[in-house]
Amino acid sequence: MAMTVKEVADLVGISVRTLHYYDEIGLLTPDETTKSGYRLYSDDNLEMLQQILFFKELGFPLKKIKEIINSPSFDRHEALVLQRKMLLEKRRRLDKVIATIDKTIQHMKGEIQMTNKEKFEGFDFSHNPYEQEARERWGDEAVDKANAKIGSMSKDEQEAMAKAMNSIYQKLAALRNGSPESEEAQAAIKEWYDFLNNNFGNYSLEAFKGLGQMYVDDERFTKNIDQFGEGLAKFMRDAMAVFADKNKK
Amino acid sequence: MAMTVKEVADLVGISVRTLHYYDEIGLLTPDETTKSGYRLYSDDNLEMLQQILFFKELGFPLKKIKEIINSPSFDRHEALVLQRKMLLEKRRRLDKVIATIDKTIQHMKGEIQMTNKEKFEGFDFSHNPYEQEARERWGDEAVDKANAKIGSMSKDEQEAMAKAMNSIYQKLAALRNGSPESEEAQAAIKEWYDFLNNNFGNYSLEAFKGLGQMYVDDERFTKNIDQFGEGLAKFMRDAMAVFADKNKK
DNA sequence: ATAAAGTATCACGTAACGTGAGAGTCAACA
DNA sequence: TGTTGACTCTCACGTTACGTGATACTTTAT
Repeated sequence: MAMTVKEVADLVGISVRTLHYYDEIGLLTPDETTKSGYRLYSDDNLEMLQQILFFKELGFPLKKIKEIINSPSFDRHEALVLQRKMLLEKRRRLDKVIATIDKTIQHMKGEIQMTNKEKFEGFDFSHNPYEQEARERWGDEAVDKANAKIGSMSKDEQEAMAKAMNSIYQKLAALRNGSPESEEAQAAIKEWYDFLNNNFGNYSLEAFKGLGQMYVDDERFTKNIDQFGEGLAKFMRDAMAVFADKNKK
Repeated sequence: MAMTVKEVADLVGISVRTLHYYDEIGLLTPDETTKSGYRLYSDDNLEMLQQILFFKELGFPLKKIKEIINSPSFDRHEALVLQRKMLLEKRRRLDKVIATIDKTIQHMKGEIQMTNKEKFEGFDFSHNPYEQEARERWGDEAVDKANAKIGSMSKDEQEAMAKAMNSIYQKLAALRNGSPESEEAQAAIKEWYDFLNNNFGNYSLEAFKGLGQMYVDDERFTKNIDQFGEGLAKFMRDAMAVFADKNKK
């Protein structure tokens, strides 16, 4: 089950140094380490590594990969589907390059003419049409800001924060079939409001209400939140609106 | 006809800095420069750039690309054919990665099982099956050594050397239908022998004879030499053998 | 129990540019 | 003719994703 660096390296076809490096930059930290400091990779770690390699294949820089897979709105299945689309696009590009080679060979034999532009078809490095989509899904400003803060925290702090968030989410999920105006619901929402204000920028009541709306408008948030319970996003939106309106007066 | 840096950059889809860099490391030096120092790229330069990008697409480091395209045995047509093969191989790899994604998506849904090995199929970075072939064709030790020496020379020196070599080749080509033992042939071959000894390692008579044999055994040499005249390689081999045997006694 | 193989952490090196900074050059328009 | 804006040049330092030892400790195999 748990694999050492070399075992992983050999299985995957990368170097040990690469795994060390990924650990160093916090991209892939093994779940476990022996008391003598040896890294031990779990099956979950392997799946994460697979994700990382898919993104790498598509030319994403490690920093961006880290952002994406650490994003609170990251969804593995969605990622795989998009990656598939991007890889198909990459293959189309490769086909173009091959066609360009074929043409060039013919051109050399004097069989056909070729414009300068044609000689470089397929070499479109800079522009990946799906990179924009990826950015929109996982990389927008708000998320970036949150991630930046999370990224600057120590591992222990990160865990503590994740725990705190989960705890609040779970509390709310348990209440989601009741009224968003109930005392317990409003108390839990206040916890959420305070949590956000303590850990991220300072949210005005308006912004807080707007954020709640985003939870249902933006499917990235919806999906993630509803993992704690079907309909939680909607419930939170309602409770957050009530909270905002109530405390405004 | 002659294009400026930005024109080339825009046409090809690379940065100006990249062209500057390629010039800096001597990978692609523009044929012409204006008196104020502006780089002007010819159509030949564009073709060379295309070659470079094909190799880059295949993951060759620039240093190796430089070696290859400066190799005396470099043949553009042959290169294109091999590059085509390598690109097809790359596409097969890409297809494997896509298949792996498909499997992973199914695996997530619980539809199928997947071994850890299967999760990383297609990610075979290190091993390009054609890299070896490329190395054999263009990168063997002798050629590397010669290239290293040529590479360490100034551009003027390189031109001077190319001129000298061409002059000897042409002289020999003119004699190739006569006897390899003729006085003129032996005189020209002596020039060749001295030239090699002055410019590259020191060839013994035996090594010189062996080199001649390579001219017909190794098609890389044959092709290049016969450009000066059909059958020149064989003629040189014979003349070099005669020269070696005669001077040994 | 001793060698061989694996692992850890520095720490410096490398490749292929990116990114200003500062200064000169060129085409076009007022 | 002068000026402006787009290009160009050459330093020169920064960055990414590791490679490559060096040195020391740990685990596995015989």
